[in-house]
Amino acid sequence: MKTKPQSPKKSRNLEKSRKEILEVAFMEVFTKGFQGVSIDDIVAKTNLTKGAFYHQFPTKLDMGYALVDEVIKPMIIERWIKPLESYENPLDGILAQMKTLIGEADPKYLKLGCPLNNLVQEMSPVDKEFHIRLQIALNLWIDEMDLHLKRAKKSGYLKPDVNTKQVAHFVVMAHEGFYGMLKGLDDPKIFSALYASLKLYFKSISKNARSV
Amino acid sequence: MKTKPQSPKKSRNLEKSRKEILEVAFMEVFTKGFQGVSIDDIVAKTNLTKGAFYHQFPTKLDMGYALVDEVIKPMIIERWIKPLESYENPLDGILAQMKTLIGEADPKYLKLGCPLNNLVQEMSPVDKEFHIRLQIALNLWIDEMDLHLKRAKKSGYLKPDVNTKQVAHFVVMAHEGFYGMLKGLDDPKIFSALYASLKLYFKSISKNARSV
DNA sequence: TTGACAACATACTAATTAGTATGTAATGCT
DNA sequence: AGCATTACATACTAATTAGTATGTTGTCAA
Repeated sequence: MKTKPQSPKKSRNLEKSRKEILEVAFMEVFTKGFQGVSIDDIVAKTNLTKGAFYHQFPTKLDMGYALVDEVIKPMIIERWIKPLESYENPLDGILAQMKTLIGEADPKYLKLGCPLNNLVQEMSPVDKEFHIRLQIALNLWIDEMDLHLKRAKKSGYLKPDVNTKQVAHFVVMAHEGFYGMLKGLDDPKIFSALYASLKLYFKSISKNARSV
Repeated sequence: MKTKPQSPKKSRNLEKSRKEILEVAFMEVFTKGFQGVSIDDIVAKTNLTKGAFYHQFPTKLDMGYALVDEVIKPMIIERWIKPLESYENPLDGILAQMKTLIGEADPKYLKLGCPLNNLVQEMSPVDKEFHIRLQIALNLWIDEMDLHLKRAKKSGYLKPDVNTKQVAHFVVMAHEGFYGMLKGLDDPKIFSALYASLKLYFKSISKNARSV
């Protein structure tokens, strides 16, 4: 057996440290907001120190940008886009994913809202670069959603006159809105109410009332 | 002519000072977020000083609570509920108000989002008392919206099997969602897209396709 | 008119914070 | 093996911050 290409145990690993910091930072920002979190808070929950932090990120804002690009964007794809591929009718997939990831989510996490939406609401007006990164993430979500809706249209699940991009905007808006409402109100029953209304909307743009 | 009940000019006025502080604080929090604003920031934009601030509010959080109760709640009623009274079909009123207050709003302000939603997203998980106050404000909005929807149902504008409370939740969710999306994305055209989708939803719960 | 209190103003403090300066040891290349 | 460099650790700083302590003056009732 030859020596493994990547050394298996080393006490210093730039990538691994970056991931560790970002993972902790994600949860801290998720719970307290970007402006409510201190770098000392973050490194304290890490096996690393401030030196490691500033070796990775020039400033706190740069860490925030990395959060968007390296944590949140992949998370959107993984949680909201990829799962749609296995549904013949993407509209079914969208509703099913919302039911799973929002409707059946641990209330403890639901109270924290949506990581992307939280940052959009808090940081978009505060920092321009933040706004740009968040905008890119949002548009990624919308564009990928649009592709699935185009597929739905092609497969005959949507009425032919439906503007898929327009629907994509509404659907992503609904995701954010659902999270926001469930964060503000405490009643888990509210998801069912919102869900039922969204289903009605889907029905009104679907070709066959049979499906959805 | 008798003497006026309230003395016209006095250099010290508890109520007036409170309003002055809250007005400035509202804009500061609206632009920078609650955690992003300092009390020094606020009093600097006022004709008063820190002494006046802490004479009114025991802590920064208490000022935040006052913002919700004394500024934001009345604003919701004034901007989103009261105007509906003059519409025979409340659904028309809801759409018209959204067009006026969101679709035709100054982009400068649109970028700042919705004062209530901003605080919900930022402060709900951070402070329990904040969460309670914001929850009350949200439920006020929903309940008042529900009353108008009940009126719509009674007047025959809604299908008889429509759950008005459920619709009220969806409508308020849409308000917050619209604001959130327009804050995150920069394209003003997006309002039209969201608006068109909401209109479709309204159509699907309306009795006569003629209206709305 | 005059106190007494309310409505502020001013000056200060202790804690927190982002960021820096500098030191040190692990790693990898030759 | 040795050495340069990277990947951190430690200690510090200057600025900001919420909150306090105390002083001052306008207001109003008697």
